[in-house]
Amino acid sequence: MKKLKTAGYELLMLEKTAGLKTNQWVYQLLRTNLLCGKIAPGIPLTIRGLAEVLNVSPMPVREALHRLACEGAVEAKTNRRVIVPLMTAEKFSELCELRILLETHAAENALPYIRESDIVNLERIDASINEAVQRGDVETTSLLNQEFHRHLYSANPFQIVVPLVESLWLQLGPFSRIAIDKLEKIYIVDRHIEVIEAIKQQNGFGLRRAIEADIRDGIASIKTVEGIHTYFKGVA
Amino acid sequence: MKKLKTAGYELLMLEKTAGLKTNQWVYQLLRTNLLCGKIAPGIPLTIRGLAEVLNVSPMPVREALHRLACEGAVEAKTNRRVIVPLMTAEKFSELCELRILLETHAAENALPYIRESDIVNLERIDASINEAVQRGDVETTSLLNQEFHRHLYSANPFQIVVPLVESLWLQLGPFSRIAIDKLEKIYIVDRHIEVIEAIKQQNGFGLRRAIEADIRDGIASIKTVEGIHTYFKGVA
DNA sequence: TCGTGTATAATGTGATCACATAATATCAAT
DNA sequence: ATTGATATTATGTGATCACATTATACACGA
Repeated sequence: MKKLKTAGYELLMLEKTAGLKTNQWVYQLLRTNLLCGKIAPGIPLTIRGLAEVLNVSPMPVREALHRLACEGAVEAKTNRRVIVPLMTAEKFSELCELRILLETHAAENALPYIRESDIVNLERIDASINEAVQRGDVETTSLLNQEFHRHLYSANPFQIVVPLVESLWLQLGPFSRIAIDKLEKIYIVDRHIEVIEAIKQQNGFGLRRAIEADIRDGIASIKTVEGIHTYFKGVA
Repeated sequence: MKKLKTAGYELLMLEKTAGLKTNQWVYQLLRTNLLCGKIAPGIPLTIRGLAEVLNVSPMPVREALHRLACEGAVEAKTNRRVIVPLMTAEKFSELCELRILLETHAAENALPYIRESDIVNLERIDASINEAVQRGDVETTSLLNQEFHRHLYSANPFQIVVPLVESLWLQLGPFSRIAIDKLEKIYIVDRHIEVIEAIKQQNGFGLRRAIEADIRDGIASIKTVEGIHTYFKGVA
């Protein structure tokens, strides 16, 4: 019989490297697919369905799904459905505001802790981003862009904000991907260069401005995407 | 046999009301105990140990513990230990800054959506806080105080920030409890009255100020607690 | 043709077990 | 007595099963 009604997922697979627990593998796989919009909002995710597709037992899927729900990446409805939340214009706007609020704060508070080696790393990540952009590798671009920000904020050893920001990224998920998809290469590069420049000058205010500009670029580019409204709630 | 080495917990129990899933019950119980400092930082939490104390199977404990780890309330070490994170002065400071940043934002963005009925509810919660304070019921005071803030911020139907703020509350956990323990009654009441007053006047800036003052009162009162430094990391 | 009630299938939760690994206790050698 | 190796215990993870609950399919009647 095996109807697999819930297993219509087209997931991009990640290889399960040794030493990686199954639940972490499932988590990262689902997370990646959510971030790049492979799993469309509204379609139900089921434990057993995913388990079958991934060839694992339901247990690790259960844990991964719970964690994603905890982070706001998926929404556990009162009935027995777990879905990717639908976006609304207001939620989108609020998420962007919060990104700016938290990330400018995080960047400024990280500034005093940034070492030479961090700057080298940031420049290295930025270079990788350029390569990925030129390859047209949207997925890698998205992940590296996040790594750039995460590395910057994590320089502060007493940092609390990264998990909060990651939750925002996850909720913006598919939309960030659209942004990068449409983004002119120059924008990303410029902003990251501005960021690094401000760091080198120990210019806190400039750093805030550069981070905010980087985020706003993404927002702006999303808004220029034709037909973007079809991705929002309440549109057929 | 039954050595129960890990089961030295002194937990305050919550009754398991009907219709409440076991994992939710365990989660709320652990969460409450963390918030009121019943579980001291550093002591290991084990799935089986807690399961035995609570007379449930390890499964719901596993889920509750994972969720708490996801929220930053407990820390899963690389070895096989889950502990309540130790606090540092820097982390404490950062948590307070983030509370002010997020909660003033949340309050201001909730303001346009607050109805008459919300104000009535806030006043009712505040009255309950007063009662709890006069009873000397620290636990209820703490929970109601959070409910006050949560109710305020949740008035905004497009609100994203409440889960983030709750994570901060959880991480501050035991320390907030100390604060309320030492707090003069007048402070809480005054600040909440100021909050409600600003709402009635639709005064966004005043609301921000009142929220910030409320949070800072808590911080200040914590700092006045004698021997507070013994609660921080690296002190015998 | 369209609702309505029933039967079937699907799903999440919780329990139990097996297994690999890490922590702890035990004991021998110096 | 202290240290190091070994054995025992404890623990988290993953798999499988049972059960209650909910969604879905299907047949019947208007």
